[in-house]
Amino acid sequence: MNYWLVKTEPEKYGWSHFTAQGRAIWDGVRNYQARNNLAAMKLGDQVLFYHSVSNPAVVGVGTVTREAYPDPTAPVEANGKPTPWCVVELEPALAFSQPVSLAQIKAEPMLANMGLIKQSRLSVMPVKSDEYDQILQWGMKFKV
DNA sequence: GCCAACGTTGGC
DNA sequence: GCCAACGTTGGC
Repeated sequence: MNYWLVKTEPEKYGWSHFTAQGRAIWDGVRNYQARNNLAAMKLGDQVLFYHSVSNPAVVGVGTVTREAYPDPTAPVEANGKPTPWCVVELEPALAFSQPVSLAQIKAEPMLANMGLIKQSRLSVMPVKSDEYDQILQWGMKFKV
């Protein structure tokens, strides 16, 4: 089991869209590093769902329900070469009772090496299991 | 709205 | 192959 984090702008496609549809095709990734991460996702992997830009925070968890296949929104080839872009399919697994803010993540020394902080522009990245556990624990706390 | 980080493009 | 210009992302 592997853990990941995907970013999305909630105004364009947020958690509410995701849960309303019950499924998402994670398309439109056009960065090689992000693409390689998508391609490495396996069925059942857990994916932190992160809202960027306004109120940056992890808001829930999705499960990989289909492994990488060619991105239908990408051209089949460019400059005579097949295009490398791919998508995965995700389903909502867990809605956080409390969003885990970027500020909270930054304030925790254990999470200081997360790609989210180190490589702020990458949109699909791996997460270590202990990092995932910590964020899940925060996210599933009951409100007081 | 501003700006830093950084990926991509294109001239040479 | 280098590097400047430019575009995009995303935090603040």
